[in-house]
Amino acid sequence: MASETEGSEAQRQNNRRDKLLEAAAQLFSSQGYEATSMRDIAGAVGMLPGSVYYHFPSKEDLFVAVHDEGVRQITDSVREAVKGVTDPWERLEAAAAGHMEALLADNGFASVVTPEYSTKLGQATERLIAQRDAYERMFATFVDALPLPAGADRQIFRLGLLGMLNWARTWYRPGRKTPAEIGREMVRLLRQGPMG
Amino acid sequence: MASETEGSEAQRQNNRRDKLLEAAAQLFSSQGYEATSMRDIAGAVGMLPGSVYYHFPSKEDLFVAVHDEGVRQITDSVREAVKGVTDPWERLEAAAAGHMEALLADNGFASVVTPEYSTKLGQATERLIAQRDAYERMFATFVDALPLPAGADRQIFRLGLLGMLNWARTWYRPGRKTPAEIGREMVRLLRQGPMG
DNA sequence: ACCTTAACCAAACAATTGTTTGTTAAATGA
DNA sequence: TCATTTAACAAACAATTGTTTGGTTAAGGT
Repeated sequence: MASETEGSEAQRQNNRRDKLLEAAAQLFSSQGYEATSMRDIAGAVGMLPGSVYYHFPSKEDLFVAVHDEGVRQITDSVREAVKGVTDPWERLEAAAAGHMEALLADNGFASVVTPEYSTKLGQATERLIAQRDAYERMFATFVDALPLPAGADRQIFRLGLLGMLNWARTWYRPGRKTPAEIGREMVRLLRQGPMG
Repeated sequence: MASETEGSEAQRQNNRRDKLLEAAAQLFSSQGYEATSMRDIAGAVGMLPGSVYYHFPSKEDLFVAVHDEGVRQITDSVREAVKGVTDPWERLEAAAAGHMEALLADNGFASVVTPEYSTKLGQATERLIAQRDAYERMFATFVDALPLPAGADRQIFRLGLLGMLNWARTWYRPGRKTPAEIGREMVRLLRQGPMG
């Protein structure tokens, strides 16, 4: 049967590599880049350390692959969340919800999409920055569409909001409010102030 | 002269240790804990790696000492900033300004006061957390004093504000607005919303 | 003059790091 | 069926890590 053949083919070609990516994302996001060894990653999928180098040429390349997937996931999550929402404030709320859902997902991919890792990497740094910039530009379009007073500093606004959201990685624990609810609430804090 | 004798005594007793602390703070905050080696720190003050162990029993203890000083600096900075300010919103603005001045000071001490480092340390973790908690409790009293509507989630408000402020470490570069101005502006975003 | 302590150097230590090498077993394709 | 590719293992590699040890110099006290 073609489907079974194709299935085991695809499994054979991508499954282990994907498992490595998932394990690396999990470990990188919870322990950091330097604190995660190739032996940790290999052991998490039942491999020997050297075997990882068949799939990825170096630890740095492995991290870049995780980062790429992280950017993809968070971008897709936001795109999906804002789909069909036209009102600028409502759209920013939806975007924040999508951002948080991806960021706090337990697969750990989106968590590595943060400038903290950049300093520890070599020449791959510029590529990571470029990828994050692309995402932040999308986010900036949502902020730029807001009806803010003339003097408002949209850059501070955007960086402030992203800070609120991203910092949640340091304190969020499941329970109480969902990531999406937290994201929405934070936009509302900026929308009208807590008094209104 | 007593003063000269005392001076060289004090110099002999604390100067090199303080230099080590400063170098460690600088390197830890810019490169992270794992990426900073004892050789880096020793080399920054013109020592050999083993000599550091005369002043600090381990790398972990050295970091704890830096963290202690960081908490002290940021606490003092906020205490000084809010001195004599009674209006709740004005006081939170002042606190944010003080927070930012310490956080973005180029000595790097306050920068290591963040949960990211906790995972990489052993049994010292609890002590670091306890120290940060003490600081955040002070910050919480400022938020609790605000005249917010009954249903407002003060925890989200506080964590959101701290996120805005702390995240600035990832993007701030000297020029344009000062750290204190950025801190004040972020509180204002929450105070009235950008529309008012 | 003697002793103590502070402060550091010089050299090594074992452990861990990312990585490379040669080999092998299974699956694939002609 | 046979050559090749895929995917991994087993074992080592050099380099770097935090740390220890023993010796050395200089200052201070008595």
